[in-house]
Amino acid sequence: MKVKGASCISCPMDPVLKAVTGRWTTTILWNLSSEGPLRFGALMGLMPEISAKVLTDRLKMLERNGIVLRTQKPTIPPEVSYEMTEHGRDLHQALRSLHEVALKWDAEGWKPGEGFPEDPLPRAAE
Amino acid sequence: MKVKGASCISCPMDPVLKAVTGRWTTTILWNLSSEGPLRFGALMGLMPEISAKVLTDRLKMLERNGIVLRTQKPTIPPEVSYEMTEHGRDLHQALRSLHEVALKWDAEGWKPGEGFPEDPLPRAAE
DNA sequence: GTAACCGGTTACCAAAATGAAAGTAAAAGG
DNA sequence: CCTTTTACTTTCATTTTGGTAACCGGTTAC
Repeated sequence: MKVKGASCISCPMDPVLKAVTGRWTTTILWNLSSEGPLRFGALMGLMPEISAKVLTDRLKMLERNGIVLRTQKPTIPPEVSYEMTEHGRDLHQALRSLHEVALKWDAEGWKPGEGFPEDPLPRAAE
Repeated sequence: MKVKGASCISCPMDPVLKAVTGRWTTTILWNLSSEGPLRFGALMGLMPEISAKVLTDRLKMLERNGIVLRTQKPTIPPEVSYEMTEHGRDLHQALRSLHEVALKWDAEGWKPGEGFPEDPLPRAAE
């Protein structure tokens, strides 16, 4: 009688959240989703604070989950690139929505740990 | 010269992702977003595997970030409830998109660690 | 007198995640 | 022969995180 239509303990959100949220994971997905295929080194360049070990771990997990596709050219030195799979691209809209929120909050002066300043728009104080 | 319009090292995604993704955080936000205000005990009930300590931690962080609002009635025993702030509600669309992905992947047989079965639609094998 | 209620807090400890650095492969260029 | 390149892998030490369990306050029910 309280069901509003969406939330539930056993709804399939949990496993998906485990797969796509978490340290670095969403950042990687956002980069791949907005930039297209990227080589390992390019991803490292976009995320200067990640270590090769962790990036490798996350990419492997995303690949196991069928969200990211790894393509290796058998050249020397090797050229490996990563991109969203067809399934992975389902996340495009969610990632774009998150990005929009990020832009909005940034414009409103939001800061991690401090939240928002009193008023989003200093001009035209009501 | 390669800018396509969205991704960038210093774009405001990183701090927002730190605030809204992470273990349990997104689940809490999804519950509050889809169910409306919830008491501490109700949140515990919706997430049977979380501990009180971790739930408290996450709620405090979300409150510090201006995403969640904590309301305490000075009754005995106390009644505390949590809800999305006005700013926090900016996440509604992103959370709904994520939920849609979760429903779709679930319908396609996606499993964490195993990805998708060969074909989303067993019928009409090509 | 004392246990229960709710929404926590605190201390302690084990487990997991992370970071830095070095190593690996195999060929091409000096 | 030695270095450079890319994309890792491995090792080790450190940091972070999580779980458990006990405790808290103030009032009511037993």
